[in-house]
Amino acid sequence: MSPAYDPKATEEKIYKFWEPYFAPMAVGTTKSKGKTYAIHLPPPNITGSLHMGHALNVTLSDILIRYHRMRGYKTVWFPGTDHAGIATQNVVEKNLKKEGISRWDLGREKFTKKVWEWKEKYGDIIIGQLKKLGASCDWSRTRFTMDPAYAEWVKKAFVHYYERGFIYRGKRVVSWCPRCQTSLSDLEIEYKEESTKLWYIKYPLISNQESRIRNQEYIIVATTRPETMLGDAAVAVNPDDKRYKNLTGRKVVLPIQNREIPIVADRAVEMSFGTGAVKVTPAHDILDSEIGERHKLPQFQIINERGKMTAEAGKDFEGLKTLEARERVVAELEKLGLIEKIEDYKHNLATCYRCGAALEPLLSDQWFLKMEKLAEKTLKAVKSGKIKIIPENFEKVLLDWMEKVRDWCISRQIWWGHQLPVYFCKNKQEEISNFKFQISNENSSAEKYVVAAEKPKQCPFCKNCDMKQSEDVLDTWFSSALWPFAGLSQNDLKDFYPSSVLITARDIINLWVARMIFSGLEFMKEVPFPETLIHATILTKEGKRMSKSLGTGIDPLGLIEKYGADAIRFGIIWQTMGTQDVHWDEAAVVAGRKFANKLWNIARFVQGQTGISNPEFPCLAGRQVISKQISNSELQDEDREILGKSEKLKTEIEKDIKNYEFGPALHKIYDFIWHDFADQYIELSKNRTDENVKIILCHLLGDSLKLLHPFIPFITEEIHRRLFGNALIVEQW
RNA sequence: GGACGGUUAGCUCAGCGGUAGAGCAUUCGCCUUACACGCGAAGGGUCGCAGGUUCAAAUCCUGCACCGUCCACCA
Repeated sequence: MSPAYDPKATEEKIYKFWEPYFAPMAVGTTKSKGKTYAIHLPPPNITGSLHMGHALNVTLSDILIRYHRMRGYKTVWFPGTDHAGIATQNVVEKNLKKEGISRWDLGREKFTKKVWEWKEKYGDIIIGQLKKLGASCDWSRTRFTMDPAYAEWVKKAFVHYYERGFIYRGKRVVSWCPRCQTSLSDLEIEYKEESTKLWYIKYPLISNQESRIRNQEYIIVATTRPETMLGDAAVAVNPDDKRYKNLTGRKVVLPIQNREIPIVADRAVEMSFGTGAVKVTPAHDILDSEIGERHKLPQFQIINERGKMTAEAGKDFEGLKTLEARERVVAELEKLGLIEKIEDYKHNLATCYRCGAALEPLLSDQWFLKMEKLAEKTLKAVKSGKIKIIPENFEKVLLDWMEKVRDWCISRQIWWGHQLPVYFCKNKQEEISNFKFQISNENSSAEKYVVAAEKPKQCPFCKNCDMKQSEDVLDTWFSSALWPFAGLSQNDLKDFYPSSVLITARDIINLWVARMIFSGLEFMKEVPFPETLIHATILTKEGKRMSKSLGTGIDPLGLIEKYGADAIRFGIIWQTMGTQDVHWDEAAVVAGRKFANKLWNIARFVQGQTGISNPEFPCLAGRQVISKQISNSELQDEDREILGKSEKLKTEIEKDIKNYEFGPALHKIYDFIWHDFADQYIELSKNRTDENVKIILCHLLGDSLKLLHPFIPFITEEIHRRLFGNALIVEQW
């Protein structure tokens, strides 16, 4: 053994050695006989490579997997990747853009083929990266959220919901990304603070007696989007607002459009904001569409799916971008003397969480999943303790959202994803469409369609058309929600559903965890996992979010290259004390590398002392020494002390792992090995020659390797192999 | 606007009722035959601020300040 530990000479070799042991099997004892332990890897998006957040997640999961495997559980870690709809589509689009090609140039079929090529490439890269980190996943069970078997489940789920009346189609105002050309769910919106103006606009009141005669009276509304006034259908005030009490029911003239619109009373209006009077644009604002529904207001679609003004906006505005229209509207109003004032204003602009474009609330046909009953189930499971969220305070995040959850818009107008199992009749379309403008050619609610897992052989409506499958795809999270069971074999479901624990980051508690819970309850009649561990978020040293686009990300693989995988795992866990966010500090990785080296040299010392002459595998000399009995009659105080400490440490580590206290556990092992074992006992042992001390040294090292193996698997395996000859990964804990 | 968390050595963090700790960095000795990715020693903190509870507070309570994360249909 050379004096310095070299991870590069070890890791790849050791990983190959391990692979046969990743399949579920029960090793050793009778104690845990029949017990199973399973974790599902949160499937990384195939958009690129892994980041520190993945490294943390993978390390935590691997600790639990390796620990339970050693304890004799039939253990499995299910890996896989996620097709990640919009995210992946955008990455591929950006890539194509470099060649000057858009997805429209290619067309749907060719484009999705490109995405599949991307998937093959990056899916493999991601799996390679997971292996580098030492993840002991069962690769024979790797899944992708668009595998055929998985896709079957997705269709089955959709049909299941539809048949129970949970899925409906509706024309609603949804958040629309004009760049991605698709709808988004509430959770896919990212708010960014923006400095803008608040325009106070005077809407002339029509007097009671002389209709349409303008007088000096106005009602003033405040808005951040003056261009949407072209689509106003009313002005709303709060019914309790004394200022406007006697105006309710009267009408105003909508400037520019010269349309008479009513003043309505609605509780959604906040009296304290602006003037307390709000313009209502039912087709371009979600809140306004609800007010519109309550007061039966018409919807004027003045902006199209590309963020440009429609004919409905008026001749002067048609074809303009919204911001251009804004300037023109303001100029026009100023000319008319209808701008009361303009204030500086900061508000949160809704943007696309994938491409960052400002969202446009837009009226369109979409598919929704009714959340009421599903939310009820989820709440019950969480409140009753069937699912525990750790740490507990994150339970509130889930409950809060679930308690006021809105129906989930599950359709997306992109190309990459699971197409809806909906088939349209090509011939039967009824002619009722309230809106001239249509988002997609499936727009007419009067179309005839069938929801079915397979395309019907014969169209049930016209009896002779070749039915056309919906072009929409499902929200990527619809399929991720099925991850704990979709695509699993019957046997695996029997053995490993529910899984043991879900380990994930806090930012997808609602996006993913909540949806897995109700999906599990709905399709498997049981919660998908009894515990959810919400781990820390790794931030930069300055406390900023790690992000590729900001250039603040740290590449785990670069660190592995520099320090070795064990050192990275050590560094991550060393810093992850609770669930408090981590301000990344490479110094902890340095500590990890030093510690690995220390351990290596302890092994070298023990090897020398115990006369293990042939360090190369297979070497049974160590095995022989360690199997010898310690002579109790010859025990010295120092022996008793160190053996006692080692025993106590083992108990503490078991407790820590059970409580998911990985950081504190690692610190304890570190302290014991460095300060008790090496600094004290090894130094004392140098003055002794008795047989006992050799056996004890072997025992201490053997036990230390076991305790450490889940945390830093490569070096512990390598040492164990060299000194004791057998596989540590399946050594009984 | 709401919720949650943080504020302890130069940096990143433990400690969470009883005389301030770790890693990294710094200084001074040591290549002492397991390890210089090391060994031995040293310096460095009125534990965010202001009150309160207590024999005793970094640790409990209240208020404030600053930082961070998440949630939110105030136009």
